Amino acid sequence: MAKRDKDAGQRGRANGRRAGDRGHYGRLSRERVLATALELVDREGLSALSMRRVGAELGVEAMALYRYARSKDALLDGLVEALYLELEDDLADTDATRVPVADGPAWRAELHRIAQATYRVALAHPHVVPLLATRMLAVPLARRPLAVLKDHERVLTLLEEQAGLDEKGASAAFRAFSSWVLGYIFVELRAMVDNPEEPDPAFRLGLHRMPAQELPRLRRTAPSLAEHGGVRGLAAGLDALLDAELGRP
Amino acid sequence: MAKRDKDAGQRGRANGRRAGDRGHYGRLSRERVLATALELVDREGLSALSMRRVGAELGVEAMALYRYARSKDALLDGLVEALYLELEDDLADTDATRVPVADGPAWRAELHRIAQATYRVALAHPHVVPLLATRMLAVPLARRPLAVLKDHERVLTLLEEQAGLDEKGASAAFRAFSSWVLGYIFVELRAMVDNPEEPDPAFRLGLHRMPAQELPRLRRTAPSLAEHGGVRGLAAGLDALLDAELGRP
DNA sequence: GCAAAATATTTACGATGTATCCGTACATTT
DNA sequence: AAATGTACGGATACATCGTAAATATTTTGC
Repeated sequence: MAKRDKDAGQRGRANGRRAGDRGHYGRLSRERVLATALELVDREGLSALSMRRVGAELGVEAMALYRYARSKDALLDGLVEALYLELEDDLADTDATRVPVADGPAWRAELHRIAQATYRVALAHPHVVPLLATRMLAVPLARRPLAVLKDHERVLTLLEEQAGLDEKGASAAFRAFSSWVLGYIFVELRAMVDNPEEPDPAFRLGLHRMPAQELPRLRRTAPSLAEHGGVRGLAAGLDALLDAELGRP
Repeated sequence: MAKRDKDAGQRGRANGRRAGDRGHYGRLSRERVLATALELVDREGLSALSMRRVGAELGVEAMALYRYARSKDALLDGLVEALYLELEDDLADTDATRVPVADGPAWRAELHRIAQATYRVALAHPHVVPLLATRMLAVPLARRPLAVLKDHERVLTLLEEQAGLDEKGASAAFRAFSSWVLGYIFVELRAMVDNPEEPDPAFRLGLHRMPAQELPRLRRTAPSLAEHGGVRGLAAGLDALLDAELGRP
């Protein structure tokens, strides 16, 4: 893709912008469009994302975006891509906080590092996370953004090359890894608080709305349920799954 | 559309239906609306779901639906509810195929039964599954459909009452259980096939679209990755997680 | 049979995704 | 420097969407 602009050579010189008068910010670009869309979604949620809105944010008509995303769905895929690009950065950053990693082989630690980076990036953009479900169901593997595929490749390589699994085993482990990380993130992001103002925990959770007769346990346990498992919980489950998938460390 | 007959006479006693000519089926009801919406989504996907469309399907104007769902979002929540109601039925059905359950305490088998029933119901309505992510992020616990909460209650009760966990422990186990089941279903539903017509597996997956240089492993492993883990995989991971969360059986 | 309540229709509005056509400013060639 | 091709963004238009408000119709209770 992106194969037509032959020159691309410098196009306005350096920055002497002055086109139409629309752009205090110079020309559009896929990066600029995606960054703006991501910002908007982070700020106001997925439902605020419309072509016109993103256009406005960029000082441009909605139709101008179609040069950089062939449809709104493509824009959504772009958001997913942006997320995975951020993940790549995060992983390249060697300083990235690496939290509680049980000892064991290097590939295991690396899987934890990936899982935790994914967790961090996802929590940083909660409104984008639903797209991880939606778009992955809509877009077949081979058509997913490159950044997504590179992430898959990275995990697969660890499993096949370093953990020494064969194709079958690596596939199973890969599925388990993805399922756990994704599911964990979703559950962590589920809305729990009903009324953030309220100081009393029970009211904050809106427990008074739940029929006490039928849901005694849930009512009692809800406050504890509302807490986050954090990276600890993520790591614990991952270890459990890896142990089962490949034998203990 | 269809607005000609003014007569509309009385619309039938008992069942001698004959109203307007809209309703071969009598009055609207929440159940009818949800069932129709679910059918439509199963048949044509989430994007085909619009108030007007559901209305048309029922021989009714779009606005008529608003008596049974206060907004489109509420309708979506209704679909989630419908899914969980089906799950309840499935679980009540003692004949429901209970597949490979490791031996161990009864509550463990029961958790497997719930997981597998959830899996079955979800795979039966793949287009609805994204809503499990979307709506759960949008609707706080206390406002979720009763059927959803009853499912939570059921799992929690098993963990606290039968497995003997305290609140903290049960919460952690509950989160692990939900994460795994949900994540597993999502990964299982991810689109893999690019071109269903194609007989050759590699082409069917559209592997020729993926850059070979950067993704050698993924290309090689994709066919195996495209296979389903099925209930076996679901059960295996669940056992691993439960072992870790409560000690081996 | 009739008033009251429940249910469905009409009409209307603003927002959305996107197809199509048009202008314009720059890059390259002459 | 003038001409020209082309990438880029704007303008306009349309079908569809969710839904508020007012209206019409049917059902129900007495």
